[in-house]
Amino acid sequence: MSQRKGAMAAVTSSKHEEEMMELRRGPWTLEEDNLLMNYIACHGEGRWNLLARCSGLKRTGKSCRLRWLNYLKPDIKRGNLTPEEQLLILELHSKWGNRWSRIAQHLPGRTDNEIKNYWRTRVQKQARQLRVDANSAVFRDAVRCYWMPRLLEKMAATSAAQQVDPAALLHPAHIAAGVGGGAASPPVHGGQHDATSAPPGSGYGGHHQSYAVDPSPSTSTSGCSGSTPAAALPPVPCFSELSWVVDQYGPYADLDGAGAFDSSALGSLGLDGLDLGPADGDVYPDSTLLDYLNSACTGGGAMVTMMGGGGNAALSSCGGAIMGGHDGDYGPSSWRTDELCQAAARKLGDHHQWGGGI
DNA sequence: AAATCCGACAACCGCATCGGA
DNA sequence: TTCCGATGCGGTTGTCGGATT
Repeated sequence: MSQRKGAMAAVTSSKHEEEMMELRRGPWTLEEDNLLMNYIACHGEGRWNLLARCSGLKRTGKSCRLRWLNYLKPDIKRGNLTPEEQLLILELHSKWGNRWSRIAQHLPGRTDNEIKNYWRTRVQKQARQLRVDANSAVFRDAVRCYWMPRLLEKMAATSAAQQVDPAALLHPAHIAAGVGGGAASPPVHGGQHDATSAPPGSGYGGHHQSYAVDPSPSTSTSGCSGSTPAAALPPVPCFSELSWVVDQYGPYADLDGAGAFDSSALGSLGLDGLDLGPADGDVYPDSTLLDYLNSACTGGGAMVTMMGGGGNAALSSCGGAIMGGHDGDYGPSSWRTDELCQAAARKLGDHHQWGGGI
C-alpha cells in the first residue's frame, strides 16, 4: 500500500515536473536562439533530446533540431531563390516528386522546408490558376515546356556576363554534382527575408523573424528538356467539334474585338466557360500558360490570334483564368487552334479524352 | 483609415526509419 | 528478435506583413 502510495507520489511528482517544464512553442526568441547556438558551438549538433534537456531550452529536441537546421545553421542561404535554383527544383521535382530533403541536397544552403514552401506557394499556385493538378502530366508538361524555358531565358540574361550556359545546369552530371545553387556563395540576404538582421549572424527582423517579445514560458503563440520546349508538348487532342475553327477561319483565326471570330459559337459547343485570355481591364500574372502555348507555336497548325480587347470579354468573363496575357501587355497573342482544342478539353473535362482522336 | 485578403514562411505534428540495448 | 528512443521526412497549420478593397 505504502509502496503504491510512493508510486502514486512519484507519478504526481513527475507530472508536476512536466508542468514545471512546460515546453515552449511558437516563435523562437533571441535568447533561445543564443542558447541553442552556444550549446551547439560547445557540443556540436545531434542528440537533440539531450540538447533540449541540457541547454536550458524549454523546447523539444525536435523543435531545436528544426530551428537549427532551418534557420540558425551558419550555411543557410537566405533570400529569394535564384532562377537557377528554381530550375533545379522544377527539374528535380519532376524526377523525384515530393522528396524535399533529397532535392534540398542539390541546393546548397537551402532547406527542405524552404523548397517545400516554394513549391506550395509558387508552383502549386500556378497549377491552381491553370486549374490542373500540380502533379498531373499536363502541368508537368507546362512546367517543362514553358516555365523552364522562361527560367533559362532569365538565367541566360543574367548570366551572360558570367559566360554560363544555363542549359548545362540541367545536365544530369551537373545535377549529380549538386551544382546549381551557388554553392560557393556566402549566405545571401535579400528579398523579404532581408535579414541583414537575421540570425545566423545576428539579426532579426526579416519578414517573420521578429522575435517573440515575451519569452514567458506560459506564452503559447503557436505559433522536353528545358531547352527544347516543343519536343515535350502534351498530346494534342483532335476535336472534330472544333475543326470548324480552322475550316472557317483558316490557319489564323482572329479572336480580337473586331468581330472576325464569333465567340458565341463556342457557347454552342459548350465551351462558354472557356477563358481565352485577358479582357479589358483584366490584370493577369506575367507568367501564364498562354505564353507557354505561344511558345509552342513553332510548327504547323493553325493559329488563333488574339488581341487583348473587348472581343474577349464575353469569353473571359465566363470562367476563371485558364489563360493570361503577356507581361503587362495586351498586345497580340497567338493560339494554335489545336492548343485551343486542348484548352477546351480541359474545360470539358470528363467528356473528352486527352490525345484521343475524337 | 479600417477591414479584409493573400502570400510567404516558420514551426508543429504525425509517421517512418534507424540503431542500440 | 523485440523494444524503444532518436532522428528524419513530408504534410499541415499558424502567424505576420503587405496589398487590396
